[in-house]
Amino acid sequence: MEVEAYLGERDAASHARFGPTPRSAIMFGPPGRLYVYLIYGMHHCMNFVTETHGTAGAVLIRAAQPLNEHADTKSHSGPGKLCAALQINRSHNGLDLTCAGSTVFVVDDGFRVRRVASSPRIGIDNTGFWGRRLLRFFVAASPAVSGPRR
DNA sequence: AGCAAGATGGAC
DNA sequence: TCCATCTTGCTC
Repeated sequence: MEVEAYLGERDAASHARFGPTPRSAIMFGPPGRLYVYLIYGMHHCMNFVTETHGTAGAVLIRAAQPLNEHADTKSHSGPGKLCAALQINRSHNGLDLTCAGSTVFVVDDGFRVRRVASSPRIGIDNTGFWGRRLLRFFVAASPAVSGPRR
């Protein structure tokens, strides 16, 4: 399990940095919704909207451990690969993750995390303040982690 | 209207 | 190290 936090308008690396635009508007809405965008013209990335209505904030889901034992963890590690594996695309943007009727929703499966590690976010210019913040978090013992464990 | 950059991933 | 591929939002 691997995620990254994007802290809204003040975060120079967040899509919310320009304020509410057509693309980022979903991040300024109520929490518990899915924010999906296309990156580099070919990959999708998905985020969970986290802050209260009116304040932007989201968590990028970078990797997840598939419960299906036949599924390959590597194909679920990396934000683009995870969306490809789960067939998430922009048609899922704005989906209510708190509703069991949604095609994608969040539940508590009872798993309890032991140790969480952190690092700078991947793909962010690390010469600046926001590129150095430790806003990437991953379950230390999880095999579903993309990139360096530092 | 034009343009540069981008929260990536896979090939060389 | 390079590049496919196209959307976004800024600048002129």
